[in-house]
Amino acid sequence: MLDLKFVRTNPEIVKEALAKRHAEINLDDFLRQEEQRRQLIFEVEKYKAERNKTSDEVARLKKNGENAEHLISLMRDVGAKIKELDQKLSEIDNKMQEVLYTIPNIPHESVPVGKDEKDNLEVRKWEEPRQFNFTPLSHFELGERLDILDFGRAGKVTGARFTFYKGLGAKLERALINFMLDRHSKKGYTEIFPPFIVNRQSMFGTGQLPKFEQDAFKIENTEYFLIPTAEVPITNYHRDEILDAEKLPLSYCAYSGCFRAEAGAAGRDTRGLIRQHQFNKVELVKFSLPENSYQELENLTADAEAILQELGLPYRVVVLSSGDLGFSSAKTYDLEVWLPSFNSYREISSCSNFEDFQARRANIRFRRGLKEKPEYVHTLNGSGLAIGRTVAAILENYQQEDGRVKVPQALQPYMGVQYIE
RNA sequence: GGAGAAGUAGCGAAGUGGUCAUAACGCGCCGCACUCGAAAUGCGGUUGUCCGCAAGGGCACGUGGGUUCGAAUCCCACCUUCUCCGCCA
Repeated sequence: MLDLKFVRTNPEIVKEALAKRHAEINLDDFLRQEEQRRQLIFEVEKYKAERNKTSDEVARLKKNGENAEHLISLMRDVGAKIKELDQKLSEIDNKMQEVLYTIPNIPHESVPVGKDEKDNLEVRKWEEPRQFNFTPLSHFELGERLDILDFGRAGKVTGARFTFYKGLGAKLERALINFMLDRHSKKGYTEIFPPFIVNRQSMFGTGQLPKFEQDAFKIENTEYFLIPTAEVPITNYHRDEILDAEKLPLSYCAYSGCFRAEAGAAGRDTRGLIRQHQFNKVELVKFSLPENSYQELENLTADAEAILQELGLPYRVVVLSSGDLGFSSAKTYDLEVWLPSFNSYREISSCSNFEDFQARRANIRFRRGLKEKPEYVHTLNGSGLAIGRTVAAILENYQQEDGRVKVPQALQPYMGVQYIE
Protein backbone atom coordinates (compact mmCIF):
# COMPACT_ATOMS: atom_id res chain seq x y z
CA MET A 1 0.00 0.00 0.00
CA LEU A 2 1.24 3.44 -0.85
CA ASP A 3 1.22 6.32 1.59
CA LEU A 4 -1.95 8.32 1.06
CA LYS A 5 -0.08 11.56 1.62
CA PHE A 6 2.47 10.52 -0.97
CA VAL A 7 -0.26 9.78 -3.52
CA ARG A 8 -1.84 13.14 -2.86
CA THR A 9 1.35 15.16 -3.17
CA ASN A 10 2.92 13.14 -6.00
CA PRO A 11 0.06 12.15 -8.30
CA GLU A 12 2.29 12.33 -11.38
CA ILE A 13 4.79 9.84 -9.99
CA VAL A 14 1.99 7.44 -9.12
CA LYS A 15 0.37 7.81 -12.53
CA GLU A 16 3.68 7.14 -14.23
CA ALA A 17 4.20 4.03 -12.10
CA LEU A 18 0.72 2.78 -12.94
CA ALA A 19 1.43 3.32 -16.63
CA LYS A 20 4.71 1.40 -16.41
CA ARG A 21 2.82 -1.51 -14.91
CA HIS A 22 -0.07 -1.22 -17.34
CA ALA A 23 -2.46 -0.94 -14.40
CA GLU A 24 -5.67 0.93 -15.03
CA ILE A 25 -6.77 2.91 -12.04
CA ASN A 26 -8.61 6.21 -12.13
CA LEU A 27 -6.43 8.30 -9.88
CA ASP A 28 -8.21 11.59 -10.54
CA ASP A 29 -11.47 10.28 -9.07
CA PHE A 30 -9.50 9.01 -6.15
CA LEU A 31 -7.85 12.36 -5.55
CA ARG A 32 -11.19 14.14 -5.69
CA GLN A 33 -12.50 11.81 -2.99
CA GLU A 34 -9.40 12.50 -0.95
CA GLU A 35 -10.14 16.23 -1.11
CA GLN A 36 -13.71 15.56 0.05
CA ARG A 37 -12.47 13.35 2.81
CA ARG A 38 -10.25 16.01 4.31
CA GLN A 39 -13.08 18.54 4.14
CA LEU A 40 -15.31 16.11 6.04
CA ILE A 41 -12.66 15.48 8.68
CA PHE A 42 -12.29 19.20 9.20
CA GLU A 43 -16.05 19.61 9.63
CA VAL A 44 -16.72 16.68 11.90
CA GLU A 45 -13.78 17.49 14.13
CA LYS A 46 -15.15 20.96 14.70
CA TYR A 47 -18.37 19.42 16.03
CA LYS A 48 -16.48 16.92 18.14
CA ALA A 49 -14.37 19.62 19.73
CA GLU A 50 -17.56 21.49 20.58
CA ARG A 51 -19.15 18.40 22.06
CA ASN A 52 -16.12 17.67 24.20
CA LYS A 53 -16.02 21.20 25.53
CA THR A 54 -19.73 21.23 26.32
CA SER A 55 -19.55 17.82 27.97
CA ASP A 56 -17.01 19.17 30.42
CA GLU A 57 -19.33 22.07 31.09
CA VAL A 58 -22.27 19.72 31.70
CA ALA A 59 -20.18 17.71 34.12
CA ARG A 60 -19.24 20.83 36.03
CA LEU A 61 -22.82 22.07 36.24
CA LYS A 62 -24.13 18.71 37.41
CA LYS A 63 -21.43 18.44 40.01
CA ASN A 64 -22.54 21.79 41.42
CA GLY A 65 -26.15 20.64 41.34
CA GLU A 66 -27.07 23.13 38.64
CA ASN A 67 -29.36 22.54 35.69
CA ALA A 68 -27.70 21.55 32.38
CA GLU A 69 -30.82 20.76 30.37
CA HIS A 70 -30.28 23.58 27.88
CA LEU A 71 -26.78 22.38 27.02
CA ILE A 72 -27.87 18.76 26.82
CA SER A 73 -30.61 19.51 24.35
CA LEU A 74 -28.17 21.59 22.29
CA MET A 75 -25.77 18.64 22.17
CA ARG A 76 -28.49 16.32 20.98
CA ASP A 77 -28.39 18.09 17.60
CA VAL A 78 -24.61 18.18 17.54
CA GLY A 79 -24.50 14.46 18.29
CA ALA A 80 -26.84 13.76 15.38
CA LYS A 81 -24.72 15.89 13.08
CA ILE A 82 -21.56 14.05 14.14
CA LYS A 83 -23.18 10.71 13.52
CA GLU A 84 -24.25 11.78 10.05
CA LEU A 85 -20.83 13.17 9.10
CA ASP A 86 -18.98 10.18 10.56
CA GLN A 87 -21.13 7.92 8.44
CA LYS A 88 -20.35 9.93 5.31
CA LEU A 89 -16.68 9.85 6.21
CA SER A 90 -16.61 6.12 6.66
CA GLU A 91 -18.38 5.64 3.33
CA ILE A 92 -15.79 7.69 1.51
CA ASP A 93 -13.00 5.97 3.46
CA ASN A 94 -14.29 2.61 2.32
CA LYS A 95 -14.47 3.72 -1.29
CA MET A 96 -10.93 5.07 -1.14
CA GLN A 97 -9.59 1.96 0.55
CA GLU A 98 -10.96 -0.19 -2.24
CA VAL A 99 -8.78 1.78 -4.63
CA LEU A 100 -5.77 2.30 -2.38
CA TYR A 101 -5.54 -1.42 -1.62
CA THR A 102 -5.33 -2.25 -5.32
CA ILE A 103 -2.67 0.29 -6.31
CA PRO A 104 0.53 -1.69 -6.92
CA ASN A 105 3.92 -0.67 -5.59
CA ILE A 106 6.05 1.86 -7.46
CA PRO A 107 8.83 0.15 -9.44
CA HIS A 108 12.36 1.09 -8.39
CA GLU A 109 14.21 3.37 -10.82
CA SER A 110 16.57 0.52 -11.76
CA VAL A 111 13.68 -1.66 -12.97
CA PRO A 112 13.56 -1.90 -16.77
CA VAL A 113 10.33 -0.56 -18.23
CA GLY A 114 8.59 -3.25 -20.24
CA LYS A 115 5.40 -4.94 -21.23
CA ASP A 116 5.78 -8.44 -19.78
CA GLU A 117 8.26 -11.22 -19.03
CA LYS A 118 9.78 -10.88 -22.50
CA ASP A 119 11.25 -7.57 -21.38
CA ASN A 120 12.99 -9.02 -18.33
CA LEU A 121 16.73 -8.47 -18.51
CA GLU A 122 19.41 -11.07 -17.88
CA VAL A 123 21.76 -9.77 -15.21
CA ARG A 124 24.23 -12.64 -15.00
CA LYS A 125 24.59 -16.29 -15.78
CA TRP A 126 26.28 -19.08 -13.84
CA GLU A 127 27.82 -21.93 -15.85
CA GLU A 128 26.75 -23.17 -19.21
CA PRO A 129 23.97 -25.74 -19.63
CA ARG A 130 25.29 -29.29 -19.68
CA GLN A 131 25.54 -30.96 -23.07
CA PHE A 132 24.07 -34.46 -23.32
CA ASN A 133 25.30 -37.10 -25.74
CA PHE A 134 21.90 -38.75 -25.47
CA THR A 135 18.37 -37.36 -25.50
CA PRO A 136 17.64 -36.19 -21.94
CA LEU A 137 14.34 -37.18 -20.39
CA SER A 138 11.97 -34.88 -18.58
CA HIS A 139 11.89 -35.05 -14.81
CA PHE A 140 8.42 -36.59 -14.83
CA GLU A 141 9.52 -39.36 -17.17
CA LEU A 142 12.56 -39.98 -14.99
CA GLY A 143 10.50 -39.82 -11.83
CA GLU A 144 8.02 -42.38 -13.06
CA ARG A 145 10.67 -44.74 -14.45
CA LEU A 146 12.61 -44.62 -11.18
CA ASP A 147 9.33 -45.03 -9.27
CA ILE A 148 10.07 -41.99 -7.12
CA LEU A 149 7.28 -39.70 -8.38
CA ASP A 150 3.68 -40.81 -8.76
CA PHE A 151 1.40 -38.37 -10.51
CA GLY A 152 -1.26 -40.89 -11.46
CA ARG A 153 -2.17 -41.99 -7.98
CA ALA A 154 -2.09 -38.38 -6.76
CA GLY A 155 -4.74 -37.67 -9.39
CA LYS A 156 -6.84 -40.48 -7.98
CA VAL A 157 -6.37 -39.58 -4.34
CA THR A 158 -6.59 -35.82 -4.69
CA GLY A 159 -6.66 -34.40 -8.21
CA ALA A 160 -4.62 -32.75 -10.90
CA ARG A 161 -1.46 -30.86 -9.89
CA PHE A 162 -0.65 -33.02 -6.88
CA THR A 163 2.14 -35.55 -6.51
CA PHE A 164 3.21 -38.48 -4.40
CA TYR A 165 6.96 -38.61 -3.77
CA LYS A 166 8.14 -42.12 -3.02
CA GLY A 167 11.29 -43.86 -1.79
CA LEU A 168 14.39 -41.88 -2.71
CA GLY A 169 12.13 -39.25 -4.27
CA ALA A 170 10.57 -38.55 -0.90
CA LYS A 171 14.00 -38.64 0.66
CA LEU A 172 15.37 -36.20 -1.92
CA GLU A 173 12.60 -33.74 -1.14
CA ARG A 174 13.35 -34.00 2.57
CA ALA A 175 17.11 -33.82 2.01
CA LEU A 176 16.77 -30.59 0.05
CA ILE A 177 14.69 -28.97 2.76
CA ASN A 178 17.27 -29.86 5.41
CA PHE A 179 20.19 -28.90 3.20
CA MET A 180 18.80 -25.46 2.43
CA LEU A 181 17.74 -24.69 6.00
CA ASP A 182 21.17 -25.76 7.26
CA ARG A 183 22.98 -23.52 4.78
CA HIS A 184 20.83 -20.48 5.44
CA SER A 185 20.83 -20.75 9.20
CA LYS A 186 24.61 -21.05 9.08
CA LYS A 187 24.59 -17.68 7.30
CA GLY A 188 22.65 -16.03 10.09
CA TYR A 189 19.05 -16.57 9.09
CA THR A 190 16.94 -17.60 12.08
CA GLU A 191 15.05 -20.77 11.30
CA ILE A 192 11.29 -20.66 11.74
CA PHE A 193 8.65 -23.29 11.28
CA PRO A 194 5.47 -21.32 10.66
CA PRO A 195 1.77 -22.14 10.61
CA PHE A 196 0.61 -23.16 7.14
CA ILE A 197 -2.73 -21.48 7.70
CA VAL A 198 -3.17 -17.76 8.31
CA ASN A 199 -6.01 -15.33 8.82
CA ARG A 200 -7.34 -12.67 6.47
CA GLN A 201 -5.36 -9.88 8.07
CA SER A 202 -2.09 -11.65 7.37
CA MET A 203 -2.99 -12.26 3.74
CA PHE A 204 -3.78 -8.57 3.50
CA GLY A 205 -0.51 -7.59 5.15
CA THR A 206 1.68 -9.11 2.47
CA GLY A 207 -0.61 -8.05 -0.39
CA GLN A 208 -2.32 -11.31 -1.38
CA LEU A 209 -5.66 -9.76 -0.44
CA PRO A 210 -7.95 -8.20 -1.43
CA LYS A 211 -6.89 -8.31 -5.07
CA PHE A 212 -5.82 -11.92 -5.48
CA GLU A 213 -8.29 -13.86 -3.39
CA GLN A 214 -9.05 -16.16 -6.33
CA ASP A 215 -5.44 -17.41 -6.23
CA ALA A 216 -5.67 -18.60 -2.64
CA PHE A 217 -7.21 -21.66 -1.03
CA LYS A 218 -9.69 -20.53 1.57
CA ILE A 219 -10.91 -22.91 4.21
CA GLU A 220 -14.65 -23.19 4.05
CA ASN A 221 -16.71 -21.78 6.93
CA THR A 222 -13.68 -19.97 8.33
CA GLU A 223 -11.66 -16.85 7.62
CA TYR A 224 -8.52 -18.95 7.26
CA PHE A 225 -6.34 -19.35 4.18
CA LEU A 226 -3.73 -21.93 3.24
CA ILE A 227 -0.49 -20.01 2.80
CA PRO A 228 0.77 -19.58 -0.78
CA THR A 229 4.28 -19.03 0.63
CA ALA A 230 6.00 -18.77 4.02
CA GLU A 231 6.44 -15.08 3.21
CA VAL A 232 2.93 -14.57 4.58
CA PRO A 233 3.34 -15.97 8.11
CA ILE A 234 6.95 -14.82 8.45
CA THR A 235 6.43 -11.23 7.34
CA ASN A 236 3.31 -11.01 9.48
CA TYR A 237 5.26 -12.42 12.40
CA HIS A 238 6.23 -8.82 13.20
CA ARG A 239 2.90 -7.26 12.27
CA ASP A 240 1.91 -4.29 14.46
CA GLU A 241 5.32 -4.17 16.07
CA ILE A 242 7.95 -1.49 16.49
CA LEU A 243 11.34 -3.11 16.04
CA ASP A 244 14.62 -2.05 17.54
CA ALA A 245 16.77 -0.37 14.86
CA GLU A 246 19.92 -2.03 16.24
CA LYS A 247 18.42 -5.46 15.60
CA LEU A 248 17.95 -4.77 11.89
CA PRO A 249 18.27 -6.44 9.52
CA LEU A 250 16.29 -9.37 10.89
CA SER A 251 16.78 -12.42 8.71
CA TYR A 252 14.61 -15.52 8.79
CA CYS A 253 14.50 -18.74 6.84
CA ALA A 254 11.49 -20.97 6.91
CA TYR A 255 10.35 -24.21 5.39
CA SER A 256 6.68 -24.42 4.54
CA GLY A 257 4.22 -26.15 2.33
CA CYS A 258 2.79 -23.74 -0.22
CA PHE A 259 -0.73 -23.90 -1.59
CA ARG A 260 -1.84 -22.15 -4.73
CA ALA A 261 -5.11 -22.34 -6.59
CA GLU A 262 -3.32 -21.54 -9.87
CA ALA A 263 -6.47 -19.88 -11.15
CA GLY A 264 -5.82 -18.78 -14.71
CA ALA A 265 -3.01 -21.30 -15.25
CA ALA A 266 -5.27 -23.92 -16.82
CA GLY A 267 -3.38 -25.80 -19.50
CA ARG A 268 0.03 -24.47 -18.50
CA ASP A 269 2.73 -26.82 -17.20
CA THR A 270 0.18 -29.56 -16.72
CA ARG A 271 2.75 -32.34 -16.41
CA GLY A 272 5.37 -32.76 -13.75
CA LEU A 273 6.45 -30.81 -10.72
CA ILE A 274 6.64 -27.33 -12.20
CA ARG A 275 3.17 -26.08 -11.35
CA GLN A 276 1.47 -27.78 -8.43
CA HIS A 277 -1.35 -26.83 -6.09
CA GLN A 278 0.87 -27.91 -3.21
CA PHE A 279 4.64 -27.65 -3.10
CA ASN A 280 7.42 -27.21 -0.59
CA LYS A 281 9.65 -24.20 -0.34
CA VAL A 282 12.37 -22.78 1.85
CA GLU A 283 11.82 -19.06 2.07
CA LEU A 284 14.12 -16.22 3.09
CA VAL A 285 12.65 -13.10 4.68
CA LYS A 286 14.40 -9.91 5.78
CA PHE A 287 13.31 -6.82 7.68
CA SER A 288 15.72 -4.02 6.82
CA LEU A 289 16.50 -0.36 7.38
CA PRO A 290 15.20 1.58 4.38
CA GLU A 291 18.65 2.84 3.43
CA ASN A 292 20.07 -0.69 3.30
CA SER A 293 17.26 -2.57 1.62
CA TYR A 294 18.74 -2.64 -1.87
CA GLN A 295 22.04 -3.95 -0.56
CA GLU A 296 20.03 -6.54 1.38
CA LEU A 297 18.24 -7.52 -1.82
CA GLU A 298 21.63 -8.26 -3.38
CA ASN A 299 22.66 -10.24 -0.29
CA LEU A 300 19.45 -12.24 -0.21
CA THR A 301 19.66 -13.01 -3.92
CA ALA A 302 23.26 -14.13 -3.49
CA ASP A 303 22.22 -16.41 -0.61
CA ALA A 304 19.61 -18.06 -2.83
CA GLU A 305 22.14 -18.35 -5.67
CA ALA A 306 24.63 -20.04 -3.37
CA ILE A 307 22.24 -23.00 -3.06
CA LEU A 308 22.10 -23.44 -6.82
CA GLN A 309 25.87 -23.18 -7.04
CA GLU A 310 26.41 -25.76 -4.35
CA LEU A 311 23.99 -28.07 -6.10
CA GLY A 312 25.82 -27.45 -9.37
CA LEU A 313 22.72 -26.34 -11.24
CA PRO A 314 23.29 -23.86 -14.09
CA TYR A 315 21.12 -20.78 -13.76
CA ARG A 316 20.76 -17.18 -14.72
CA VAL A 317 19.53 -14.12 -12.88
CA VAL A 318 16.99 -11.82 -14.52
CA VAL A 319 15.59 -8.56 -13.28
CA LEU A 320 11.85 -8.38 -13.87
CA SER A 321 10.52 -5.63 -16.09
CA SER A 322 7.89 -3.24 -14.81
CA GLY A 323 5.19 -5.21 -16.66
CA ASP A 324 6.12 -8.53 -15.01
CA LEU A 325 6.72 -7.20 -11.50
CA GLY A 326 4.53 -8.60 -8.72
CA PHE A 327 1.88 -6.37 -7.15
CA SER A 328 3.72 -5.62 -3.89
CA SER A 329 7.27 -5.59 -5.21
CA ALA A 330 9.44 -2.59 -6.10
CA LYS A 331 12.18 -4.74 -7.60
CA THR A 332 12.48 -8.46 -8.22
CA TYR A 333 15.27 -10.74 -9.34
CA ASP A 334 14.19 -14.13 -10.61
CA LEU A 335 16.65 -17.01 -10.47
CA GLU A 336 16.03 -19.29 -13.42
CA VAL A 337 17.46 -22.80 -13.43
CA TRP A 338 18.32 -24.67 -16.58
CA LEU A 339 15.85 -27.43 -17.37
CA PRO A 340 17.11 -29.65 -20.22
CA SER A 341 13.69 -31.06 -21.13
CA PHE A 342 12.33 -27.56 -21.61
CA ASN A 343 15.56 -26.54 -23.30
CA SER A 344 15.24 -23.29 -21.38
CA TYR A 345 15.57 -21.60 -18.02
CA ARG A 346 12.64 -21.77 -15.58
CA GLU A 347 12.01 -19.71 -12.46
CA ILE A 348 13.15 -21.44 -9.28
CA SER A 349 13.40 -18.42 -7.01
CA SER A 350 12.02 -14.93 -6.87
CA CYS A 351 13.79 -12.35 -4.71
CA SER A 352 12.02 -9.07 -4.04
CA ASN A 353 12.35 -5.80 -2.21
CA PHE A 354 8.92 -4.56 -1.19
CA GLU A 355 10.32 -1.39 0.38
CA ASP A 356 7.68 -0.12 2.81
CA PHE A 357 4.70 -1.41 0.81
CA GLN A 358 4.04 -4.47 2.96
CA ALA A 359 5.28 -2.77 6.11
CA ARG A 360 2.63 -0.10 5.74
CA ARG A 361 -0.10 -2.70 5.20
CA ALA A 362 1.12 -4.83 8.09
CA ASN A 363 2.18 -1.86 10.25
CA ILE A 364 5.76 -3.01 10.85
CA ARG A 365 7.98 -0.20 12.04
CA PHE A 366 11.26 0.53 13.76
CA ARG A 367 12.65 3.36 15.84
CA ARG A 368 16.07 4.88 15.26
CA GLY A 369 16.36 6.31 18.74
CA LEU A 370 14.50 6.70 21.97
CA LYS A 371 12.86 9.98 21.02
CA GLU A 372 12.59 9.32 17.30
CA LYS A 373 9.34 8.77 15.46
CA PRO A 374 8.74 5.22 14.30
CA GLU A 375 9.37 4.59 10.59
CA TYR A 376 8.30 1.73 8.37
CA VAL A 377 10.87 -1.01 7.80
CA HIS A 378 11.58 -2.40 4.37
CA THR A 379 10.62 -6.03 3.86
CA LEU A 380 12.28 -8.45 1.47
CA ASN A 381 11.91 -12.06 0.64
CA GLY A 382 13.04 -14.71 -1.77
CA SER A 383 12.79 -18.40 -2.35
CA GLY A 384 15.81 -20.21 -1.22
CA LEU A 385 14.62 -22.34 -3.08
CA ALA A 386 11.39 -23.88 -4.35
CA ILE A 387 11.92 -27.56 -3.50
CA GLY A 388 9.78 -29.22 -6.17
CA ARG A 389 11.42 -27.32 -8.97
CA THR A 390 14.83 -28.09 -7.47
CA VAL A 391 13.99 -31.80 -7.57
CA ALA A 392 12.97 -31.41 -11.21
CA ALA A 393 16.23 -29.58 -11.98
CA ILE A 394 18.37 -32.19 -10.22
CA LEU A 395 16.65 -35.11 -11.94
CA GLU A 396 17.01 -33.54 -15.36
CA ASN A 397 20.51 -32.10 -15.02
CA TYR A 398 22.03 -35.07 -13.20
CA GLN A 399 20.49 -37.84 -15.29
CA GLN A 400 22.86 -40.45 -16.75
CA GLU A 401 22.60 -42.28 -20.02
CA ASP A 402 21.71 -45.50 -18.16
CA GLY A 403 18.66 -43.82 -16.60
CA ARG A 404 20.15 -43.38 -13.16
CA VAL A 405 20.37 -39.95 -11.52
CA LYS A 406 23.55 -38.88 -9.78
CA VAL A 407 23.06 -37.20 -6.41
CA PRO A 408 24.82 -33.79 -6.25
CA GLN A 409 27.91 -33.93 -4.07
CA ALA A 410 26.57 -31.47 -1.49
CA LEU A 411 23.44 -33.56 -1.05
CA GLN A 412 25.09 -36.96 -0.65
CA PRO A 413 25.51 -36.65 3.13
CA TYR A 414 21.79 -35.96 3.34
CA MET A 415 20.81 -38.78 0.95
CA GLY A 416 23.21 -41.47 1.97
CA VAL A 417 23.50 -42.66 -1.62
CA GLN A 418 25.40 -41.53 -4.71
CA TYR A 419 22.79 -42.49 -7.24
CA ILE A 420 19.04 -42.64 -7.46
CA GLU A 421 18.34 -45.87 -9.28
C1' G B 1 -16.59 -28.72 22.15
C1' G B 2 -18.46 -27.25 27.57
C1' A B 3 -17.81 -24.03 32.13
C1' G B 4 -15.34 -19.89 34.29
C1' A B 5 -11.86 -15.55 34.42
C1' A B 6 -9.22 -11.77 32.02
C1' G B 7 -7.66 -8.18 27.93
C1' U B 8 -5.79 -0.26 29.86
C1' A B 9 1.62 2.55 28.25
C1' G B 10 7.79 -1.75 27.61
C1' C B 11 5.91 -4.76 32.09
C1' G B 12 2.63 -5.05 36.54
C1' A B 13 -1.63 -2.43 37.72
C1' A B 14 -5.61 1.63 39.46
C1' G B 15 -9.88 3.57 37.37
C1' U B 16 -17.18 0.55 37.45
C1' G B 17 -21.29 6.95 33.43
C1' G B 18 -18.81 13.34 33.53
C1' U B 19 -13.72 17.99 36.33
C1' C B 20 -8.61 10.54 35.53
C1' A B 21 -5.96 9.10 29.46
C1' U B 22 0.50 13.28 27.61
C1' A B 23 -3.74 7.19 32.05
C1' A B 24 -2.86 7.19 39.76
C1' C B 25 0.79 3.85 41.93
C1' G B 26 4.98 0.37 41.29
C1' C B 27 8.88 -1.73 38.10
C1' G B 28 11.83 -0.80 33.83
C1' C B 29 14.17 2.78 30.58
C1' C B 30 16.44 7.92 29.55
C1' G B 31 18.42 12.61 31.53
C1' C B 32 20.13 15.56 35.64
C1' A B 33 21.89 16.07 40.81
C1' C B 34 24.89 13.72 44.63
C1' U B 35 29.84 10.62 44.04
C1' C B 36 36.79 9.84 42.51
C1' G B 37 33.43 6.16 40.15
C1' A B 38 29.32 3.07 41.16
C1' A B 39 25.27 1.54 44.21
C1' A B 40 21.61 3.82 47.04
C1' U B 41 18.85 8.33 47.11
C1' G B 42 16.45 12.79 45.07
C1' C B 43 14.39 15.63 40.84
C1' G B 44 12.65 15.60 35.82
C1' G B 45 11.27 12.83 31.41
C1' U B 46 9.12 8.32 28.97
C1' U B 47 2.07 6.10 23.62
C1' G B 48 0.74 6.11 18.82
C1' U B 49 -1.96 8.25 15.00
C1' C B 50 -5.02 11.69 11.95
C1' C B 51 -6.49 16.93 10.12
C1' G B 52 -3.80 21.63 9.96
C1' C B 53 1.49 26.26 7.27
C1' A B 54 0.70 27.10 12.28
C1' A B 55 -2.06 27.96 16.52
C1' G B 56 -4.97 24.30 17.77
C1' G B 57 -8.02 20.17 17.46
C1' G B 58 -9.74 14.90 16.59
C1' C B 59 -9.18 9.53 17.46
C1' A B 60 -7.45 5.12 20.12
C1' C B 61 -8.64 1.37 27.05
C1' G B 62 -8.64 -6.48 22.62
C1' U B 63 -12.00 -5.73 17.80
C1' G B 64 -16.72 -4.22 15.76
C1' G B 65 -21.58 -2.48 16.75
C1' G B 66 -25.35 -0.32 20.20
C1' U B 67 -27.44 2.79 24.44
C1' U B 68 -26.42 8.05 26.16
C1' C B 69 -25.90 15.08 25.83
C1' G B 70 -21.41 12.27 27.40
C1' A B 71 -18.71 5.26 27.57
C1' A B 72 -12.45 2.30 29.80
C1' U B 73 -17.06 2.08 32.75
C1' C B 74 -23.77 -0.14 30.61
C1' C B 75 -25.68 -3.75 26.45
C1' C B 76 -24.72 -7.21 22.06
C1' A B 77 -21.42 -9.97 18.85
C1' C B 78 -16.62 -11.53 17.78
C1' C B 79 -11.15 -12.33 18.72
C1' U B 80 -7.16 -13.63 21.95
C1' U B 81 -5.03 -15.46 26.53
C1' C B 82 -5.43 -18.23 31.13
C1' U B 83 -7.86 -22.14 34.46
C1' C B 84 -10.89 -26.54 34.78
C1' C B 85 -13.57 -30.50 32.08
C1' G B 86 -14.14 -33.40 27.54
C1' C B 87 -11.72 -35.12 23.07
C1' C B 88 -7.18 -35.97 20.54
C1' A B 89 -1.55 -36.77 17.64
